[in-house]
Amino acid sequence: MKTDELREKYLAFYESKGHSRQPSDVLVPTWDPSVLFTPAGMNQFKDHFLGKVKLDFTRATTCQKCLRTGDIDNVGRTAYHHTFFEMLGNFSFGDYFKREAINWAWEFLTDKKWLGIDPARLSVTVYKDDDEAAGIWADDIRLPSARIERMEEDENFWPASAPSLGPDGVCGPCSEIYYHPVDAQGKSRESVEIWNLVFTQFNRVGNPPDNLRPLPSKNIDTGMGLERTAATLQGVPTNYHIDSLLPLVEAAAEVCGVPYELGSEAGRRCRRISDHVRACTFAVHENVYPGANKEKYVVKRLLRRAVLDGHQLGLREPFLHQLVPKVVELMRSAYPELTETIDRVSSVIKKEESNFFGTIDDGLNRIDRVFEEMRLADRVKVEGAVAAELYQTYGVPPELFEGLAAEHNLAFDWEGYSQAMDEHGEASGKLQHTVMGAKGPIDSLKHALHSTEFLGYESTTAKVIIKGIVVGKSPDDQLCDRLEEQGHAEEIRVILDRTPFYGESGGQVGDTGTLVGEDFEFDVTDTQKDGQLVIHHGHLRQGKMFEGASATATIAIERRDAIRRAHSATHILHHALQKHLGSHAQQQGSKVDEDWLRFDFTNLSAMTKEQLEDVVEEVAHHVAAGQPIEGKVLPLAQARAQGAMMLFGEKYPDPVRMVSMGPQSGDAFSRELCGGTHLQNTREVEAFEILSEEGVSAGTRRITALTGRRAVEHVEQTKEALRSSAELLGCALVVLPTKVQTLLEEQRALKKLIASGGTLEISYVSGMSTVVCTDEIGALKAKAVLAETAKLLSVAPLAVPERITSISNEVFSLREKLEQRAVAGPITADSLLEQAQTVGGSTVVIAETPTAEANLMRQLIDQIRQKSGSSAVLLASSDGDAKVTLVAGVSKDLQEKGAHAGNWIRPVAQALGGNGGGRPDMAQAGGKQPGKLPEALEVAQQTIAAMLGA
RNA sequence: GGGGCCGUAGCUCAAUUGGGAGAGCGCCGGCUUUGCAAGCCGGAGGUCGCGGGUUCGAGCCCCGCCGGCUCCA
Repeated sequence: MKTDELREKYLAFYESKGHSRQPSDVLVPTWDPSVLFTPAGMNQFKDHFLGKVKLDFTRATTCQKCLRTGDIDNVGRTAYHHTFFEMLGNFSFGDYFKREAINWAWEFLTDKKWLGIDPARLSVTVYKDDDEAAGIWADDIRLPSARIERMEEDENFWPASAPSLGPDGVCGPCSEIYYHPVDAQGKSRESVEIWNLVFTQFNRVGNPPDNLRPLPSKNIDTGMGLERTAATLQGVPTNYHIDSLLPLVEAAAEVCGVPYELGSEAGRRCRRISDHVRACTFAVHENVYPGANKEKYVVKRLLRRAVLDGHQLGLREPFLHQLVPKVVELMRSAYPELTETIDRVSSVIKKEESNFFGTIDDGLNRIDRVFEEMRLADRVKVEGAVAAELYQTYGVPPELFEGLAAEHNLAFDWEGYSQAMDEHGEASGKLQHTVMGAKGPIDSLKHALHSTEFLGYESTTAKVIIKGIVVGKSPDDQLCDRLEEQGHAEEIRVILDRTPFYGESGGQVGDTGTLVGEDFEFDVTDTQKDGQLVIHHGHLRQGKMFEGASATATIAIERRDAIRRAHSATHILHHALQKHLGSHAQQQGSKVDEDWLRFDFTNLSAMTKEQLEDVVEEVAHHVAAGQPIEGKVLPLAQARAQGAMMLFGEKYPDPVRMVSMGPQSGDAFSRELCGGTHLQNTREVEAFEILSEEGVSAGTRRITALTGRRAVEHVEQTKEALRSSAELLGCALVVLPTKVQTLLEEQRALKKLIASGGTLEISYVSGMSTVVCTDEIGALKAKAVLAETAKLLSVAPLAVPERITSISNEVFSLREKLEQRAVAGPITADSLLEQAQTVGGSTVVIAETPTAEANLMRQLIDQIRQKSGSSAVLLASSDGDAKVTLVAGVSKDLQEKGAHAGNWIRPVAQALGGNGGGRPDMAQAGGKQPGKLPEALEVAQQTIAAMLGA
């Protein structure tokens, strides 16, 4: 039986048993913060199981694409491990229980009309205390007791070992169905678990004994591995040989230029490549690009493992991307949407591949260096810690390291490596897992209320009733029926029957405002959402509030208006990006605050200036056009049909709210599914200004922008910064960048002159001025000019004037110094040599060089040494009245006589209240008391005399 | 979210407890050679990512920021 056929039969079978066939949830569920990837079919029904949402159906069946990396090391080695796989499942939410679950599973497996598996090949396990399940297998199914095995809680309980080890929350026994295959010769092979039926019937509370309380509403959650079951039905030795995978494995072998064999090392690599490329294709399809964090990082690691396998097979060029069309071809009947993104997915994978091949090259160099060091140190085993460090810092794959070590007859310390990696994991901190079904006061409210009615689309104030008051910080928070104390340190959380307050979601921040009752006043400082409940955070300001009290809830309207401006502008921006960059420029994340928005989207490279201008113009156009904005609730399918933008990983309710913008309802330029609060007309955005466009991770860019009053203010600030900058330099606004360029060149030239001992002969016209700029330029131009200038100065745009002031000041003082030097006349080696004395037969120069810098003094010493050969020179220069710089140099022959520049200069500097030192031939020092220079020079005289033995 | 590394000439990278900014390749000029490859000699090219601090003195130490790489969760 073909895999596609099996999938369809399963879903059809459970539909015939009254189940609602639901589509696979996305692979990367961004709606669920507790997991990075969908790990099982039940994931999308978590809230259904917990009774937190209203149920449209009580039986469901799905084929769910899943990704797990827990057993990643086994992929390719064993017959049944995958990272990416599909799981068939049927679910009951307080509807049927064990009897139906078991009978239907058996019917589906053995009935000729469905799978028609020989019942003699099947056996089951049940949890040791689950007499109910064992009884059904024995009595209903008439399975011989030899084929019903009772197992411990570590095997047949979900979560594993939950009764004794926890966690608290929903749990239950399970029953697994095994298939016992035989090979061509009729010999039995290892049995394989094909189906797991989970009976969630308990709520675990604390440690044993008596810690399992029956749930009022019992659930069924089953999972049948699609690939495994297909493999048993097709009688192939591994999942990778089923009809929907073997062609991919063979394609991988072909691309790698090796023959595909089941038992070879190359065969294992081809299976691994197949698995990983399938996972990467689905993830990238859902806009999850390889990156440095979370799910992006997992994708990157999967991709790199596959590429490394290719590298070990001798490939040196990107190859993985060539397999994407094959993946799509094999999966398209179940996931036709994959065909739309083949090119994008391929190019993303190819780019990351080339990247990694580069990393491997770097790695090879580093490994060579390590081998060289080991050879010198005469060591024969690569230390695990060294390998781990190289991996952590530069991404040098340990497998590569091991392979090369073997070529050099060196051993590799895998144990030390794993240990070092564990320590690294420890040091990097762990993610705390949220426990499913853990009960808090909010959860019990959720069961009672399910949802808070949201009134905020139409109103900003409403009469409401207080349904719950939660005090304290989790986990020891508690529900109160009244609250009298004011000035609580911890925020109070209040739940209402209905509310105009928007709870933070979809990137839009929560509302603030007040709840005013007959004799109390409560400040709402933030509003959050928990499931369908809106939670008002804040503090009681006055009076007493109690459950059941009525109040008037009023949001801060001005703030809400500013948020609406930013949110509507976000939709327009999204549209503009897609129009000018392409349809790949999809939202990756978004934050909407008061007249401020941050929008992350997919784009491989930085936006060009032209693209930015186009986008700004596009947004401005829609704002100026004053087009109506409309939000309406409609069936999901209808929204989809109208072309509403749907985001991957986002869970949309049905019916759904669609926000459209455009000249008229049938002619919208933007249609997004969005629960946020919006303007009524695009004109109300007032103004839109992009603050920045930057990279946030590979393949993702971030735009930060302002709307309304803040945008206008920003334009003013930009103009003001530009104007004052131009005034500082006395130039017209538009020529500021060139003027700054000149200023920087002058600064550089002056620094060079100072260092080389030159005097002022250049004459740039610049410096401070008091010219008032009167020319006017447009906002866009002003921004561009200021940005260009800011880039030259490497500062933020608004910091440009400050930076110009500081550079101008420096230029001014450099010029002053050079002018002084010009007045004092040049200092030359010859003039210093004229002051030379002979100490113990050697030429010694001790002199003041008033305007010289340390670098110039060194040059002079070199020149003297060149001219006179054997010499000892110490120069001093006082800079103002606070600092003295000293440099000393001793030629080689005098060093042999006992002179040492460092030792010479130190006592001199100490006499000036400073210190110094250096090498035998050249030393530098400084002091803080220029007034003591005469005494210090005397010290210099005595010290060198002593050194030269005179 | 957390750990590590990197940013120095056009490129690849050095620079001992903090003490004079370097090498190789490339570039320009000259010499050698019938010509080419090459060789020899000479030269240009640097805000040591940006800003602040410590110090007599910072490429090096400390803090912040920007950019890039990498691992863990």
